[in-house]
Amino acid sequence: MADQREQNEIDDPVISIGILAQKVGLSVSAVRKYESAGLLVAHRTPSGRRLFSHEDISRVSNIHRMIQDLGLNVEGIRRMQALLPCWDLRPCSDEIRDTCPAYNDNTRPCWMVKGLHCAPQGNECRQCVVYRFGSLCTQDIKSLLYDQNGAQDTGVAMQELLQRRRHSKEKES
DNA sequence: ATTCTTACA
DNA sequence: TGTAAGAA
Repeated sequence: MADQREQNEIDDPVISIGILAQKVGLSVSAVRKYESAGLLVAHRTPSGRRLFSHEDISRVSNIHRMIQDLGLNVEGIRRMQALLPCWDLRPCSDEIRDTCPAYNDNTRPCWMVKGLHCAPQGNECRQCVVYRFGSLCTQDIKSLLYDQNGAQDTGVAMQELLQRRRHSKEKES
């Protein structure tokens, strides 16, 4: 039917770690390592199995590329992602921001920090704009963050994120 | 059969 | 980075 949920959204977790590893060309243990290093947030089934989305395929591919082609390492990538302006992509009050352990940590991305106002359960980071934005900031964070044209070839999802950000900027002025 | 964690080379 | 054990 027309109203029936089309199989999968880009971000819902339907892929096992084995399939993901196969698609990206990595070993399963390497994927687990990315996750434990904080580069990935895996969805867990009730039984504890990891599930990934189609968006995660590009995320992991990009990580792989940064390591293989650009010479970055896992540490460097995490620190790069730790600098994403979460307070801007997902606005919070000055009060909360200034006392936020994620805002005051420049070595770990916010999704690695527990007990945040924006993630009380800690399980919703996969859906968060900050986490998803970071997944595509491979070649050039600056253009994605600050240049509207930077979103042109990075897909619909990122364009939406940038638009949302633009609108919140307009409200300020 | 596949994946989990932990440990080890 | 990869492999192995033992459980689920």
